[in-house]
Amino acid sequence: MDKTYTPQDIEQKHYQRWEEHNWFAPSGQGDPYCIMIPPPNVTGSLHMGHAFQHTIMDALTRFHRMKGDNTLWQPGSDHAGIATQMVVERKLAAEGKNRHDLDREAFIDKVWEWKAESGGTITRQMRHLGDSVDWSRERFTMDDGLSNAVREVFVRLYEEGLIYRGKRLVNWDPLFQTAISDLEVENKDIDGHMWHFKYPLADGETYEYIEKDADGNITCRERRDYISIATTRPETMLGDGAVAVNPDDERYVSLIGKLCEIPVGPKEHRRLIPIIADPYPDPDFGSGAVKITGAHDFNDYEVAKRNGIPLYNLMDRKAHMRTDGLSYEESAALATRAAQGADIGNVDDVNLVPTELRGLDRLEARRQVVDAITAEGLAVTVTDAEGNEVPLVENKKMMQPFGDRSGVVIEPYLTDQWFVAVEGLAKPAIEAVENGDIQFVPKNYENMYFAWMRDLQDWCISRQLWWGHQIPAWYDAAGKVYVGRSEEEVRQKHSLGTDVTLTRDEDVLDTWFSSGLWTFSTLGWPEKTPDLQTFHPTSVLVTGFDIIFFWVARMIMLTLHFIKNEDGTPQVPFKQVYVTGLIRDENGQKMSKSKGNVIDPLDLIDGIDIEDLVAKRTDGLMQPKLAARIEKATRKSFPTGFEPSGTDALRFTLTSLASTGRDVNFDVKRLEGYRNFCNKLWNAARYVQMNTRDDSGQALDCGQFGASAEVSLSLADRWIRSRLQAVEAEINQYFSQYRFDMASQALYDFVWHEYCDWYLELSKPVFWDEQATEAQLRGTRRTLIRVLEAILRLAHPIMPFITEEIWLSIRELAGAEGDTIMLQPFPEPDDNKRDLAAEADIEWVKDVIVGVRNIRGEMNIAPGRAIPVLLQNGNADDQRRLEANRTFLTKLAKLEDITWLAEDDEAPMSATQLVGDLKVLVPMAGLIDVAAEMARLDKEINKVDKELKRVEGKLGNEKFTANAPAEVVQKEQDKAAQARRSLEQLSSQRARIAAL
RNA sequence: AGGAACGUAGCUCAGUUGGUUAGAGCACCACCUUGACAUGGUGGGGGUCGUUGGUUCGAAUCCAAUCGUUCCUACCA
Repeated sequence: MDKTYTPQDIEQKHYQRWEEHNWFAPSGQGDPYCIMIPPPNVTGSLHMGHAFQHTIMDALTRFHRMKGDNTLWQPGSDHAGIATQMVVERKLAAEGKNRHDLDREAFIDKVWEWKAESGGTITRQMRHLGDSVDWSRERFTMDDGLSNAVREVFVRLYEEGLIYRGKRLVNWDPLFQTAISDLEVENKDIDGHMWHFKYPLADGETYEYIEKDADGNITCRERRDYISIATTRPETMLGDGAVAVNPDDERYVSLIGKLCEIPVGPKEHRRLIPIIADPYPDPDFGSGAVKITGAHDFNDYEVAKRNGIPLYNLMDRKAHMRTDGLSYEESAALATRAAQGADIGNVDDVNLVPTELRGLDRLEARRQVVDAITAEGLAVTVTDAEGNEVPLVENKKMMQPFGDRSGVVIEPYLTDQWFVAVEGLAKPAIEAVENGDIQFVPKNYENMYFAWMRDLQDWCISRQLWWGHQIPAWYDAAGKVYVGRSEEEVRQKHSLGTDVTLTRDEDVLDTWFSSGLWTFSTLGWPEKTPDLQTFHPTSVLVTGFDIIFFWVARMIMLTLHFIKNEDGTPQVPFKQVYVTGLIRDENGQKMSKSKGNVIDPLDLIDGIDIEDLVAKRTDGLMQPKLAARIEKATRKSFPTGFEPSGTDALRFTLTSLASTGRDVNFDVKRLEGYRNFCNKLWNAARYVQMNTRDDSGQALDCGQFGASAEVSLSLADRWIRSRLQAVEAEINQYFSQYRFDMASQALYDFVWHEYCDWYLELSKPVFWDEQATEAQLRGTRRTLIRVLEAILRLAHPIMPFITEEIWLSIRELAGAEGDTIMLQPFPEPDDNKRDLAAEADIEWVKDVIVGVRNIRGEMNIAPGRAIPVLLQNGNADDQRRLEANRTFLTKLAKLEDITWLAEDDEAPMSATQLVGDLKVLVPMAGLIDVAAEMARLDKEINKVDKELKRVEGKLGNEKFTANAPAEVVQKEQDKAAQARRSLEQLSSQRARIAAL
């Protein structure tokens, strides 16, 4: 083995070997254990969050595989409708084309080309991360099999009446010109304005407007010929269908049923709209009167539907003011008739945008509308500081919806869309979690799930894109819709002859519709495949809380509906959901391209210099002006870039961060610490090799040649073997509880602070002892190698590469057989190997050694200088332990000799350290400064005294002794007794030294 | 506005049902190239567990209030 650990040299070769041997495939033996990968976007790349989740999934997979389960971790990716189409459209744009220059088919070919080109990135990254997925089962949401499942589900849901088509108000992305779901909308705080306008009453009517304060005192009384309306989007006034007031609002009751005028548009065609009563307006907010624009606001839409107010669409797909339909004059006339109660039928052609505003962007239209109304004197005014009447325009913080992909303002838009009626699907999905069929880990995420599930809106599943699963619906010339698995099926089922022309629906399905079927569509459904029987329900879903709604909830709903157990009850997609935190940077900021704080996991593994890192972070920014700031911050945070740390160190770091929190702040410093841990393990293995092989590399007898050879185990051997059982039990438990942080911590402590710090040191006196018998050597070699081998298996799920590398080089020494560590059994604790007496004895040995080291350290005695030690005031146990461990003590504490003092033996002036009642004495003559020892004793006395006072305070409290459990009281009494004895000894020692 | 979470060492985080001398990594100080490892060893310093009350014999842990941070949901004409 090389002297230093260089992960680059050992990692990838093992992955290739594992893959070539097909060791990632399910064994076909044992209990099924299955994880479906949350499919990443096929054209994307893995970020730290993926690396985190993949590490956890791989650790679970490897753990269960080693446990002997029939283990499957199935990979795959997602076609990511909008995101992928966007990338390809941007590439086309670079060539000066758009997708309409190609036809649909040609464009989709382009997307497949791009997928082929970029789709390898993720699989390469996954191999680099060591992911032990069964590549032969890789799936893609647009594959034939999955597409088939998507069609099947769509058709069945349609036939059951759970999918319907309708004209609804949806979130519309004007950049991509498609509907998007609520979840793809990001609400952001922006500085907006609120304008106040007067809607004149029809026919010059007036009313007495009276405002009262909370006590009913009149604060304002005036005659008005208008109703005051506030709006943040004046351009939508053109599409108003009514003004609504609360029926309990005394100010306006007299106006209900009357008409008022929209103060915009050509004067001669001013439109009248009714004033209606509806519970929606809040009398205490604004003027208490609300304009109702049903086609452009979700709240207004509900009001309009309740009151039969027409929905007038004002915009086109790009959110520009409409140019199509009837002329403004014709439209206004129709709308006025509607306002007077006439039924004007379909209003699709009614375009209420005045001629001069047609075709304008909505924001430009807004400016013009505001100007026109203000010019006409119909803006509500206030008096400013200089006494001038100015229009009332409030600056207002408001939330505005933005497309999470496009970044543009989302418009509520009235279009024909397909929906899934979720109410019926939600009920069993809630029950499955309530009754524990599905468990969230940590449990508190169940609340998040319930909160969302209780308040579900129907799910808009159609998208006006080309890339995705085209909706299996056809229309005849009359617009009648037929849904089926194919055009042939539709024709056959509805007896449509070739004379009937059918046109397929242009739209595709939301990507999450296909990912909602992921656990079972990837196993071959709707066929009843053996895989589906074996691996479904899957064991656990590992994912971030940010997609519980997007994905987890929908998967649960769809799976319960379509997959049934043998007894006909609904089958869950997975039994547990392990929800990970979100990886943030070291300052708790979300990692994002625009913040320039993204870390590519591969850069941590392979290393990257600062110039490349800066280039990577500043390249291809949406806003190039951010580059300078990003560069500065990057150079400040990582002046020299990243050193290569290797996959194992990264994985160990990630698992050690996997606690129950919501956020995981990734600090590169942690990574360095765990890289050192890998190096530690590496060098421990080197030490083991050096002591288990002869100079020519031949294996020495470590007990691997048969059971007949005599083996003698030292105290240290029995101790470390016992400790190993304990740590095996812990790690098994932590894995089953998804406490990967605890598992890695337990491993770290055991390897570094028990095996390396103590056991390896304790083995040296045996190997260096010329007197050691062959049985003793064999015993220590055997323990050394077997514990190491067990450590490797314990660590393998987290650190696959270094463990394989070392394991292969020591397996024959440990008497292990097999071609790879990944198929070895995971260590199980054996209670027969626990040896609590040995553990107690070694604790004593450690205490004595640490006591001497403490004196040495505090007294500045050179580490190389051997010193004498005297033991005084010991009991029979102390004496037994001394005799059994004289060599260990001498070597590890670097002692000249150890003298056991009988009760009446006189001790020289010494520095003192207590181990229980035993005094560990280092004679001061020529070594130790009196003042320094006094100071040291004082410090110790102080500490013990404080402890004693605390404990005595407790014991002095009658209520404590009366109420606390007897064993707790006993424990405190023991503590007090020990502290008193220690204090007494330390004080008398201090007195003796002080007398010098 | 509603809901939730969090606040522990200089930094990033553990601390399982209330009983530990409150831990780890990194950083810090001192000493040490000894034959696995300087990506190391030995010893050491550092926290009134956000604040204030309460429950309890006993609170980092349970409860309430408060301050601070964050997230989610609804956003309001």
